Amino acid sequence: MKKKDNRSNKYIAYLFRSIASVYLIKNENRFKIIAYQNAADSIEKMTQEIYDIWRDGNLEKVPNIGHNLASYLNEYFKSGKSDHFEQILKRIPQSVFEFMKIPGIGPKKAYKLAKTLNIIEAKDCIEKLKKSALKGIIAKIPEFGQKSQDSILNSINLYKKKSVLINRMPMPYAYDQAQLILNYLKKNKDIKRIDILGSLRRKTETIGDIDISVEIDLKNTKNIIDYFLKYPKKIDIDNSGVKKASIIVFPNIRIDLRVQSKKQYGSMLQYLTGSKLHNIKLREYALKKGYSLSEYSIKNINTKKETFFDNEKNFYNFLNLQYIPPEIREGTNEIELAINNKIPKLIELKDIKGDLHIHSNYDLKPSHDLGRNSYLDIFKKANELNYSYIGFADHNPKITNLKENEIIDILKKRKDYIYKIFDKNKNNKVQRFIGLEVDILNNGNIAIPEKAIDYVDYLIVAIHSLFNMNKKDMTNRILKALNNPKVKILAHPTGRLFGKRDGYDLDFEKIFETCKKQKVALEINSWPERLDLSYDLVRVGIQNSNKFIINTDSHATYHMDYLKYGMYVAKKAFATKNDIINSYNLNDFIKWIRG
DNA sequence: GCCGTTTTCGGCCCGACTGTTTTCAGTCG
Repeated sequence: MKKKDNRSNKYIAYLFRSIASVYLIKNENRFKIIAYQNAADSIEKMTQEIYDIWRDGNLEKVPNIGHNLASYLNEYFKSGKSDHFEQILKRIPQSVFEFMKIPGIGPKKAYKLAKTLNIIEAKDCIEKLKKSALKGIIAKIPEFGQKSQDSILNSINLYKKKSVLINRMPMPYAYDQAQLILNYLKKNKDIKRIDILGSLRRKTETIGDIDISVEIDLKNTKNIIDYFLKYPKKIDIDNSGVKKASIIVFPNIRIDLRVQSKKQYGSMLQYLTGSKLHNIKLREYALKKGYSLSEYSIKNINTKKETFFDNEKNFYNFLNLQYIPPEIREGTNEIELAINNKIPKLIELKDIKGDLHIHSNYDLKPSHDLGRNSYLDIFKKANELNYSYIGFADHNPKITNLKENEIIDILKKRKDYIYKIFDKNKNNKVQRFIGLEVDILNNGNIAIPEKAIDYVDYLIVAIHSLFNMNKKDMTNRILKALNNPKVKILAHPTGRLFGKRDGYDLDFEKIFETCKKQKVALEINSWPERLDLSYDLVRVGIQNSNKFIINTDSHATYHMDYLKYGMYVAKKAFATKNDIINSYNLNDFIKWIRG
């Protein structure tokens, strides 16, 4: 178990960052330090396990991993350790790496504290540091002072609280939090415009902190910052200056605010939206064209002439780039596409014409939970959402409690019932389909008798048990289930739940191939804690010509509004209408579901 | 230590805030 952890992307990234820190402390060449940090960034962002890539002999194809790092990693994966890495890490006390986990303490301060206070071992080092602070020893260390000591104490307390909470929140949760501060800021009449920026604007699946910018007259800066710092939910102020401020709100969410005038607001939007990697690549691209970018302007390096932008579109166009939507600014290949005017028209919420994964309260003695609303309630909601079609996808009847003929009977009665209640709504513009979400059993069979399938229009299959199978067995289990011709959708393909359960490992090359062959759509599940499949895998699927469907997995009608979250995932994956089955008009949709 | 539309050598994104040694290093995004 431990061995496997030491091969994970997360651990390797941590290892590289630790080495970068040692080099920083030892005043090594700063570009060497950056190289290790860049390698860590790359590994952290990858979908595939770096260990698997090594096994396939492709290490040097990973961005920011060159000949040297590849050879060290080769030794590390082969023998379980690397002399090179160990020699470097041995050069400083282990406590340093623990101290650096405390906000505001970086490599140099951590090293200075460890050395001066003679705290060497990792064990209990934070407690020892706290004791030194309480005794007032830290304030007497050169380059530290009373304020540093207070700040360290404060940070230790925050760090301890945070360590028992989830570090990143699901994007929909951050979205709600952001609405609260937005409502507060809107009450200030001197704020002319408010934008949510950063990862929340890019709609990444989990969010670390919330970034906000406001457009104001700069003469009001101090008042606005003060107003922000008085936000009632604030539990701490992280920093505040003349251009930005950061507060911590309950329960430990950091909110950053930037202020800017209209004249430079476009540059600010672009800068604060990120991602960091997108901005670095954009700035490198601009440098080659003779421009230096900042959050204030674009500066001509030769003439020193500055150009200002009040909107982002002009900012990108000035650099001869197509406008790049925030959702895809992740530093993959969006800049290359924008140079060649090749950024596709991405999917929008208004393109969505139906939702095919909705649970009702119709009691078919299901294997898992019922929904809370009736078919008619769901139907009414679909009308409100202007959908053209909709699918009822209750869980299959529980096979351990029921005989085969009982299950067939239940599904027949359900079909009759749905036909009966919708007869009087014949002229309605929403077309309904009868679906069923069926468990994939441990052996890959699906949890419904063959004869019962006649009573549904389509099947959704999903894993709901034995999540800890190994990659090969789990892949085969799912592949087997996909072979039934009535199976049209593979729901929440990895089974992940943010903060609760990592997804199971699958061989997606095989899953994608079989889904394509069987014309099965992979689901993008919009449930806030799932957002499954993840956008990077959806993108791989799209490049492989797979089709996807954005569903809500609703268990109550108000859940049907969550579809936007799945749509964001699709958008981040560069999805167009062509890639998303439930953007098809009714006729094309029927062709697919019957095909 | 990485990387390549000017380059296999010579570059490597840009700026805010804090505390302290009051001019700048350290940290962060």
